[in-house]
Amino acid sequence: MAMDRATGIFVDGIGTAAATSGVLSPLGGRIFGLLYLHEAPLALDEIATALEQSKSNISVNIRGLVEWHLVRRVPIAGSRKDHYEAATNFWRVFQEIMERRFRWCVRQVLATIADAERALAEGGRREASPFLAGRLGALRLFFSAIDAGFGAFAQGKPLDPEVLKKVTPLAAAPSRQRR
Amino acid sequence: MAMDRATGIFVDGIGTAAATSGVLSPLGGRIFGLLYLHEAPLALDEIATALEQSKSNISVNIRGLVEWHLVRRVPIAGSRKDHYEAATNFWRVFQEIMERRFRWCVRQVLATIADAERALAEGGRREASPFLAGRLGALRLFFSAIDAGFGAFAQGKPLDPEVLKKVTPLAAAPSRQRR
DNA sequence: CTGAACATTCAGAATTGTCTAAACGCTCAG
DNA sequence: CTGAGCGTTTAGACAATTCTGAATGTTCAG
Repeated sequence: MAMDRATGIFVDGIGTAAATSGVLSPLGGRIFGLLYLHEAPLALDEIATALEQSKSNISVNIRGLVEWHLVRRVPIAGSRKDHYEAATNFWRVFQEIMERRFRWCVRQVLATIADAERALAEGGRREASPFLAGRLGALRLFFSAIDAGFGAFAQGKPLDPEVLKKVTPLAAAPSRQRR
Repeated sequence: MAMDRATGIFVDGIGTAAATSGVLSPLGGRIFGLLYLHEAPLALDEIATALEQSKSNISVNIRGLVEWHLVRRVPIAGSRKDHYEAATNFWRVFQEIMERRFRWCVRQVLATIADAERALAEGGRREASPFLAGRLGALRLFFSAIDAGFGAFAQGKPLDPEVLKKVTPLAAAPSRQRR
């Protein structure tokens, strides 16, 4: 199973791109690259030999690809092996990534802000520290806007940056002594 | 330098969120969290003791924050120490991240596609493998649209998902035998 | 010029992630 | 029931990150 030259370049390029994507492991990227440029679905061991990796490693890494809907398992008549093919409906994959990676991260921040605000209120220090309350509130506003905006975008609605600009607090006036 | 409870929760929460953000290290996130909830700029060693980390580690990690424009170095009159404060203009930070992290990754994919297409053409196999050429072309279309769309968005123009849907190839008709 | 007060760099320790091969368990043909 | 053909799990080797304390470089007061 030797790849042709163009495929080789593509596979490695996508692999390195994947490394910095925050979504896939480098190997995950290479697997996708290989499948995407292969017309017929490939079996685990074919992928393993093509990428010069152990079968178990492919098995583990391909699971991530399937979860992100970047790769589908397809049954092949007459074979007991699992075969895989790359997804081509990029918009759907993109939605998935927006939703599960990007937005999930935003929600994590929102949850943290809520926790902190609760701690502030419970200590009865909400009024005692208007600065903290203000900062937390400002961040909450911005991240709520992101969450709502990207949620709408994933559902097909246009996204206007004005919304985000509006909830960005103005830079504080320089109030301290500077050199 | 003991943090109050709300700050502690916030710092750790942002730290864990940062870990999955793909932009900051967990420590980077904690540093930002601390600075964001502190009215006065903080010196390196103050940050180090507050977060229970070595000064050198703070020094290294804070550089990333400054590069992302998440944190500013501010001179304090009468002190030779470097002091830092958190940025509050979130929209600007967001732009920066879109541009330098997200879009950079997209361009890397585009560069890879171009390389692969060149290899295909050089080998004179462009016509010999219409499948490869087609796949590369489809991916290029989609990623070009993302690149253009997010570029425009960062400049303040609305982003319509229809553009992305349009360049998504239809799923291939099931042409192979399945179980 | 000298020393004190800084930030940064560096080498190695500790932690974490990635990969392999062997063991395991499942399914199905015979 | 048995064994061959699979995918998955697991333990450990190896590699990469992250962290620390010591060493280094730089700036400034005296």
